[in-house]
Amino acid sequence: MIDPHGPVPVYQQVADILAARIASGELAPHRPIPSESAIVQEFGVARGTARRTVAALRERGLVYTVPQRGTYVGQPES
Amino acid sequence: MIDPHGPVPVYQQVADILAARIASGELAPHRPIPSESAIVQEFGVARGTARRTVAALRERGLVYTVPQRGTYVGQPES
DNA sequence: TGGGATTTGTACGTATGTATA
DNA sequence: CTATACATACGTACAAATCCC
Repeated sequence: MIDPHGPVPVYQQVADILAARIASGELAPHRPIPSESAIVQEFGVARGTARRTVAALRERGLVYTVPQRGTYVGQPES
Repeated sequence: MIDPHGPVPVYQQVADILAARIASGELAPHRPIPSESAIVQEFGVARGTARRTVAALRERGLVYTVPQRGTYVGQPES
């Protein structure tokens, strides 16, 4: 699932997987993506890596984060 | 110098200090800012915090980073 | 009113990899 | 070959805000 020793950073690999779920509609607009803790558990990565993953998705404009609430698919709009 | 318990995050405090040095000309365009290790030593912060400091300056458009080389004042242009 | 669980934010420490000088 | 410097990744801890009972 995740290749820790490949050329692609782990956080990018996880971001790609979540991005695919967003693209497929599995994760719908204004619905929360997995929490950092959930990402840690599902992919077996450290929390710092999970945070970088979410940051990467944010930089791609795929999600937005509400402090102390969660991160959601789409734009802050609404 | 740095207040670890204040409301302003340490990485922002350090970024503010370096931003002031840039504004004053102490750190001139296309000259390197202190390395992560130097920031760690000068301000007594952790490596991760030093990285966040540089990231903050980059987000402000004050510096640009050349991988494996260093971070410099101004824009990548040159 | 209170308390617990959840979630993100910050911070520290450490280790390894890769590229450059 | 060595030193420097950034990139990634792990682990840990506590704080702050929110949510729900």
